[in-house]
Amino acid sequence: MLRAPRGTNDILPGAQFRWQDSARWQALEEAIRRISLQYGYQELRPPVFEQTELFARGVGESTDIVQKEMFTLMPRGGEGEEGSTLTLRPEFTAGMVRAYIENGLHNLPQPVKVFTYGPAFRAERPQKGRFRQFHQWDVEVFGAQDPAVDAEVIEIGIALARRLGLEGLEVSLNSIGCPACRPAYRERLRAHFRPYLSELCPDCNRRIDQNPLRLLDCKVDADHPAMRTAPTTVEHLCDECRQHFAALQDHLRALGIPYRVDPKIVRGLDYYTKTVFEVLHPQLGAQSALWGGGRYDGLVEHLGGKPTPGVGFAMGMERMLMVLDEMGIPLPPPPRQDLFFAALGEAARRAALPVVYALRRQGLAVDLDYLGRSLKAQMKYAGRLGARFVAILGESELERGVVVLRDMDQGQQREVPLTAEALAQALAEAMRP
RNA sequence: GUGACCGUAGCUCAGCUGGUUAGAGCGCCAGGCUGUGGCCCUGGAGGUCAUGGGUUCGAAUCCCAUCGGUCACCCCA
Repeated sequence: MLRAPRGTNDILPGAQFRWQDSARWQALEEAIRRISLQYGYQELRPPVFEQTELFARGVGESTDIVQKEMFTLMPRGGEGEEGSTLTLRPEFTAGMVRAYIENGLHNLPQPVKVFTYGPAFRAERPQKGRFRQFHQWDVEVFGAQDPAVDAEVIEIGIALARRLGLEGLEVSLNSIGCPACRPAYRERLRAHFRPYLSELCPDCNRRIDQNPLRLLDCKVDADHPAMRTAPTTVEHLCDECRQHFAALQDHLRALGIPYRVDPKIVRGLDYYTKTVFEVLHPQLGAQSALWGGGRYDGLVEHLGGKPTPGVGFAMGMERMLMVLDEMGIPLPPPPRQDLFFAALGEAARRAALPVVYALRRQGLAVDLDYLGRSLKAQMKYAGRLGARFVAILGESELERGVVVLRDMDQGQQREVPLTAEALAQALAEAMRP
């Protein structure tokens, strides 16, 4: 049997599918759109694939994502054609930045606040909360260095979670400095760890040259004595970065968002400067980060744009839906069917069809039976659909030009003339509180 | 890429130390109620017991391999 590719998921109709229920996805997407627009963010949809080079340069050559997790497409099925391959996006920021530069969005009113959501792809081994195709809500702000903006992008995620009814989030925060202070810090880290290299894991030995900050979040050597005595980023920030970090914390306190400073979070993407953060929920298992992000003041320039500060985050939609499901938190249900038209027999159905379509053209959610089933079966089906009313049209009603209109919630029914106008009016009356 | 555990109806699972035609609940379809949903009762459809090989008189059950899944490591949303 043909199966969905490893690490992908079907989004299906039906509450029994838990976090894969398409109604729950629609509710989350709706919440995302609403809160984004409410906070002044506009939608920017970049393509799902980009030139490979964008991710190599934007995410960072030394990252795991670029080195071993990208789905790179073979152009026209052929090998070769070096240098111009396409890659399914492994994250959103690089494409958002590319679109900002390419379309001259620095000419828009500043700062430029954009959001998007959709699938991203990483060739990882799947496990709970981690997939090869996964979905993110992405938020980015270009052109503002004010730490109040860092606070805003942290707050908007919290606000969404709160609006959905999710409690128990843990915000971790750190500052990893900027080109002014990080080089000196990096050297200090190298000097600190170099005497212990023989005792550290192979990855750390590699990282000390390429990206010494990553030594700090190494799980293998977490208990090594050198880790506890390691210099922290926040102790070595330049004045500007220190002030920025302090101001951000002031804002978070003012917003009533509890957080803790965690010197160990450095993030796996190369482009971050100053602020980095993650938001965790303990219910989730090993992949406990619901979302994460930070500031990337050098990235726009690095990708060929004018020097432009930026800050943003990406939230894992599967992870959000899984936590909501495990916490038993309901989401707004989709609108129910207004009317199910139960026509008995061929003549009745011929008479019913024009009425059904007329009601649909008026915008009512109306459905009918196509399997020629008994009234009982049609009633049962209408009940499963959650239809608010059922219109019953049998021989005797057809002769008299009426339908029996049954209120499925109240269990009451009455006769109504067999016209779209009469039915629409009867439904409007009955649904008025 | 590494490790552990697991593959029996659409779903959740039972099937004892190998022993006739492989079961249940839910779901689906139909009937009980020849025109009225939810509750109840009855019946039906639906399975190459993941696949291939081996051991055996006999394998869903034991062994091996392959494929797939889950969880964890690494890393991340």
